[in-house]
Amino acid sequence: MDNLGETIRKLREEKELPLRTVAAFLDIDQAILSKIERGQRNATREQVVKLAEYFKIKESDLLVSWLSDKLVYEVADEQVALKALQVAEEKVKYQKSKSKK
Amino acid sequence: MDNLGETIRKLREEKELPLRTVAAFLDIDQAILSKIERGQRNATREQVVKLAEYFKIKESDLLVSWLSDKLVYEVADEQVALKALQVAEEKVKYQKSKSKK
DNA sequence: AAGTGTTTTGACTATTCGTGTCAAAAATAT
DNA sequence: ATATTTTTGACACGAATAGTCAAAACACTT
Repeated sequence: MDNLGETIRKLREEKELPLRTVAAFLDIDQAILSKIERGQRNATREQVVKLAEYFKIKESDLLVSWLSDKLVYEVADEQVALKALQVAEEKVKYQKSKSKK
Repeated sequence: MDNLGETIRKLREEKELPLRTVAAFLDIDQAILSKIERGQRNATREQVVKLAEYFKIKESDLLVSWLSDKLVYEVADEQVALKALQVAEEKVKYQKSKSKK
């Protein structure tokens, strides 16, 4: 179940790059990147896009990891988490079908 | 596809209550309630709980409406919205199965 | 049309939260 | 032991959120 942090940590370690290097590319302090990799901080959308570019992986895949992480975070501690996600899905599907018209 | 705003507006109008009355119970200005009912503002969790109590409906049902609204809002404009919701679902299911142990 | 009650709007304020820096401590590798 | 890298936590700042207030718009009745 790949969350963003684990994914980019693996990629970075495979290439044996220090946090410093990747953080520089993202133009943030390495401390933040460290926290992102360990799930203590959320990345911004921009950072995700840059990370996909940096590691040359599919942007939409990384965006899915990132967005789903945020969603999980949002429903955390809620009894009705699962139900809410399912209802949200239906709402999105409904909106789509409407906008298509 | 009931979102929170529509739901509580219906309930309030059925009982022919002015915004003022319900807002007083929630301890907020009626302006906010007006905006919540029309989806211009998000309710807080506390307000949702109080609304369920006030209208004597199942708290968890209203929480689902509210939470799913927030989720939809969060994925709005994202190409991968649906996919992210599905992945989030799996992540939540996985967490559950893990915590049960 | 005037008058009353209700709802909506928008400008403004306060508080909370997100995003970041920095420097020191802890861990890892040489 | 020293270098390098990573983690931690205190802090700053800007943006987003949650709210008030008063006026405008709307809907009824009479």
